[in-house]
Parts: sequence; C-alpha cells; structure tokens
Amino acid sequence: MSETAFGPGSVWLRDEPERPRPVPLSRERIVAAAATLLDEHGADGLTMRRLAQQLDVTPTALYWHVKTKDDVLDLALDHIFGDVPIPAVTADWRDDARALIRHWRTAMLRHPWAPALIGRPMLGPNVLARTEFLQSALSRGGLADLELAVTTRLLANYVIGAALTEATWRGTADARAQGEARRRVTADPAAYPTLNASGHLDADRWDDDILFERGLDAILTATHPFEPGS
Amino acid sequence: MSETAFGPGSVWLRDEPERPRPVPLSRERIVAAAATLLDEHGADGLTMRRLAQQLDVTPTALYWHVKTKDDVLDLALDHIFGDVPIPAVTADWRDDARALIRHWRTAMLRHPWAPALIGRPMLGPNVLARTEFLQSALSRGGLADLELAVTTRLLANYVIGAALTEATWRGTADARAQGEARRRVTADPAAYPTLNASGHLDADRWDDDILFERGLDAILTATHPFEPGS
DNA sequence: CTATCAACTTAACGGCGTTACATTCGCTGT
DNA sequence: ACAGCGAATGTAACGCCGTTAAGTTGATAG
Repeated sequence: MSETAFGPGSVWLRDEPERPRPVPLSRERIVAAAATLLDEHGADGLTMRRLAQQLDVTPTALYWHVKTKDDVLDLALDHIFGDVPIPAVTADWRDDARALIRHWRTAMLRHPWAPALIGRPMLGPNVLARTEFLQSALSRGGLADLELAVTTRLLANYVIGAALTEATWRGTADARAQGEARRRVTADPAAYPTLNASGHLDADRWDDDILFERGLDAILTATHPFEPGS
Repeated sequence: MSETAFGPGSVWLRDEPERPRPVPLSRERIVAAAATLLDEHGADGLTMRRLAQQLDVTPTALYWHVKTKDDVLDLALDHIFGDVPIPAVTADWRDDARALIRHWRTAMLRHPWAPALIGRPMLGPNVLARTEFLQSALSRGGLADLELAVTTRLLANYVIGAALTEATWRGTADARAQGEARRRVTADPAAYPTLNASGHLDADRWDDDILFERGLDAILTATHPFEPGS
C-alpha cells in the first residue's frame, strides 16, 4: 500500500471519473461513427446530437473538428469509398474496369444511404483514387481525350444511377407504393402496353446483379477504340 | 350610392378580408408551389412553413391535402417529369429513345434539385408514361425479355447518374472544393498520373452536352438485337 | 334553422443545426 | 512548482423545423 488506508489519496474516495477522456475526439472517429449511425438508422437517423451521444460528447464538441453537418456527410461518403477494393492490374483492361465498377456498386449497396448522398462534390481522396484507377484502365485500353472522358463518365454515371435506383427499390417503405403503381399499370393496359408485356414493375422478374452485369458488358464491349493488340 | 355614406354597410368600414378564400387549396396548387420554391431556393429551401406562406395559408392547412412533407417531394418530383416531352414516334426507334432520354436529362438539369430527390420511388404517373414510351421504342427495335430489361435500366441509370453528377458539379458551392481537389491531384502527379494527363478535373475541358450525347450513342449503337429491317 | 362535414386556424410539442460564451485540460517556459 | 496559454470540451440558448391535437369557420343539405 503506498497510501494510508482511507486517506485522501484512496482511489475509492476520489470521485474523479474513471476515464475522463479516454480517447480524444478526432475527425476520423467522428466520420466512422457517422458511417455506423447511417448504416443503422438511415440518412434521416443521423443527427449531430445522436452522433455526439454515440461518441460520449456534447453536440457542440463536434464543431471543433468539423465545420457543419454537411461536412460530416461529405466525409462519410468518401469514407465508404475506402471500402471499394482497388483491383490488381491484369492483362485485360476491360476486366480491370469491370472489377472496379462492380466493387463500386457493391460498396454503395452495402451502405444504402450513400447513393442518395451523391449530389455532393465527390472529390474526396478515396473517390479520386478509384477514378484514377478507372481512367488508367481505360487508357491502357487505348482510350484517350474525348473517348476517354466519354467512357469514364458513362461508367461512373451508370454505376451511380444503378446504385441509386436499386437502393431505392429495396427500401422497405416502397412496397406499398410499388404495389399501387403496379395496380395502376395493370388496370390500364391500353396506356401501358409495353410495361405490362415486359413486366417492368415485377421487381423479381430479373435479378439485379445480372441486369447490372449485362449493362456493364454492353458498355465495355461497345468500347473498342483501336484494339491495342492488333 | 346604395348605402348611407358611412353606415355600417360601407365597404370601407367593413373589416372583412377582401377575398377571404379566393382560390381554394388543392394538391396540385401545393405541388406547383413546391416546385417553384424548389427551383428558387433549392432542396433545403423548401419548408412546409414557406410553402404555406407562399400559398397564403397556415402550415397546418397543407396537411389536409397532403400526408407528409415527403409526399410533397414525391409529387414535386413526378410533377417535373410532366415537363419531359414525349416525342413523336418516328421510323427510327433509336432516335425515339435518344430524344426521350435527351429531354429527360434536360428537364432534370432545369430543376437541379430533382436528381438529388431520386432515391424516392419514382412511380408517379408521369414517370410511368415516359418509361412506357422508352420501353416501347426499344421493343420496336426488337429488344425483348432480358435484353429489353437490361437496356431500359442501362439508359435510365445513365441519365439519372448523368443528371445527378452534372447538377452537382454546377452547384456554385463546389468551386472551392473543386479547386482544392485539383490542387491535391496536381500536387501529387505520381499518385494521379492519368487524372492529370486527361484533365478529368478541368471542368470545362469537354462540353457536358457532347459527353452525354456520345455516351448515349455508345449505348444505343451497342444495342443491336437483330436489325428488324434485315 | 340547424346539423354536418370539409377546409382551415390556433397553439404547442419535441427535435433539429448552429452559435456565443464559459470552462477545463495538458503542456511549455521559467 | 507554477503561471500562462491555447486546444478541446461543456452550458445555455436561439430560431427554425415537421407534425399533431383541438378549435373555428363556411357552405350545403334536410
């Protein structure tokens, strides 16, 4: 015993909090917590107050590390792009591009709040790194200048649109609206002949993964500048 | 004078409001006002209170015609799809599809808040009508079953993604972030060789309209089932 | 003339993002 | 050992938000 049994130095009598500030706050901790909250409660479930509570901190403390809530969202969006694996470079540039886009979509579907958040800059380091890989794969395939720009945008916009619509479709709340829309379509076959014939509103007529993959194939096979091997 | 000069019947002394309820409220008036407000003040600028004020009504009055604010957003989104002209059917199904998609993009860019609002059902009557036209054009081209579903989604996702990213890019606030991103990229040419070479962050290197059009061409020329004329 | 019911208002609740200001913590120089 | 100081967090509050419960009006029908 290094102190007298119940002297003022006894641990049990001191009322200081056990771990007053165990881990200091930081931008990264905030962003990680935000991403978790978004995964659990959706986009509307993220509030500064909840975020602070999750970090054992008052809401205002966040504003030391972050300027505004929109900043948190921007950072969270770029954060999850860190989950998109950058594939190894292979001999087939098309496979490389395909792999990246596939990973891209998968990551966004794993965090369904993310697609809806695009509509923000998308200029974070993680996004930039993925874009660099994509463009390098395409230019390895011989694309340059306008062709390169067109295809980059085509692929990026396709995966963004796909993730957005698929994430939307999977939202549980849609079930009712979806059913009502189908009823409206089937009720008026004259107005919607093709929609009825194709079963476009039958959610499970075609598998989303297959549809996406075939679309991706269509883009990439349409992309043939001069074949570098010829 | 049909009344005594200052009798109780004089118009000037009666304090009844001139036009107590000139135009009754209605779902359509609400949606139209919402769309206007969204155009003027952006997505964050639409408040039930502001909306009510614009309609000379108490905020709560809106809730008689509409269940929730999200309803207003859904309706406003479908509303602007009414602005997408449905092209006349021509001999070239590709031209038909192209025209619709073009109109689609134009409408969304005219209302930059709209792309960010997708991430909602998109099952309103106006959207359905446009989708019907698109699918009918494609099936006129000989597409069916899986091919039809793939191409429909490909086109829809492309235009959605394009509108979303373009509307984002044009947001004024991005100027700073955009500059900073470019600085980061140019500062580290080893990490972003292709991005630097291609000028992917130079916003005005390529015209958005041209990029979109070429991408659309790529999709449509890649789409050749059996040519119906052969 | 009164009953009904749709359409709107009054009042308020709880939660939100954000700010101005006070407080504490941890270090640095003496 | 301690003063001082800036970085990091807390307190309190402002104004706005979406939404609800309960009252009030105004036309219409019996």
